[in-house]
Amino acid sequence: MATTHFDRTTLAKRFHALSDPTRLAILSLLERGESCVCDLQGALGAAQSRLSFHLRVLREAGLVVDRKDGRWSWYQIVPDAMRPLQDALDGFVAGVGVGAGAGAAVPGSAASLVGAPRTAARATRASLGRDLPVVGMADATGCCG
Amino acid sequence: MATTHFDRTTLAKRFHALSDPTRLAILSLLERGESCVCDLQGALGAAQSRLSFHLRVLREAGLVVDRKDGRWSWYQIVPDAMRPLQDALDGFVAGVGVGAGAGAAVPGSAASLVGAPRTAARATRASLGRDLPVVGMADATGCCG
DNA sequence: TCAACGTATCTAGTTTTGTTGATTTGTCAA
DNA sequence: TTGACAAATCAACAAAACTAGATACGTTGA
Repeated sequence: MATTHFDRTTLAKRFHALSDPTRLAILSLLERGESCVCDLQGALGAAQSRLSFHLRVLREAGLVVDRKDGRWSWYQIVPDAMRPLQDALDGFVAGVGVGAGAGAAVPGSAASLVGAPRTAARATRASLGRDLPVVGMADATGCCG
Repeated sequence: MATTHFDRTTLAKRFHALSDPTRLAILSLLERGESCVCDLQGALGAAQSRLSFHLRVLREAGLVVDRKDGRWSWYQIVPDAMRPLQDALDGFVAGVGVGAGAGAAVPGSAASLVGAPRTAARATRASLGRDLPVVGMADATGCCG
């Protein structure tokens, strides 16, 4: 629990690493297991320096690790690095419809506006977000209370 | 199943919407339920136009919806929009250690390099990624095979 | 030792993002 | 009406991200 706390900057950095189609493609390939750069290059048809750039972004975000073997570099996904992201998403999903509402002034019909809260909510609840500095909101003394 | 397929561009766009601390803070606030812009503004202490900008990014990514009520705008998370992201992450996590390996040339010891594949892998397997155009890789005829 | 190879890094140019302050639009209440 | 307010949009700028080409570096095999 304690170590699962991630500041938003770290979280944002990891999400950013996922915010590019090329990097998603890389991860998609790595899903199947470790892969060397040259294979990724062949599969993606991307320029070498470009691929190297994206691998660095993923690496610096902690989403993948590399291992040198002779003249090759092998990359692999770090599952644990994905978990805080999953937790954050779980929180965003699970929280909807549960809270007391912002101002409780007008809401009401809003609940049915978007896809009704699925009962199939994830088992894993968020460990993040809930304990982040979410100031105010509680007493609904905002502008439109 | 069929509708769960998301091209990488859409997926990347949504992840990008999550790649900013301010936007994560917004979503964290919206976790508790619908909220009006002014309340978010008060809670985050962000300039109005800045908040509006970030809300637009979230809105255009489909992660939130807005609802006008008089002179106020109320924002709410769209849970369904998070699901493809969760699925993608699930795939990245679940896939590790399962695949046959890229080239099967050197791997082997690599499996223990990073956090060993948790048995507590998510129930929900990815519906994305697996069916994306992941070319090559299968026959391991790469540079370093 | 040397050439070829796989990768990382550097450079420069372009594009995208994020911030700020000003303006605009629509709504409400006096 | 008119003025105050909530929020979106615009314009201008700075910072960050992405790409491509060139180059540097370590490894390998001849």
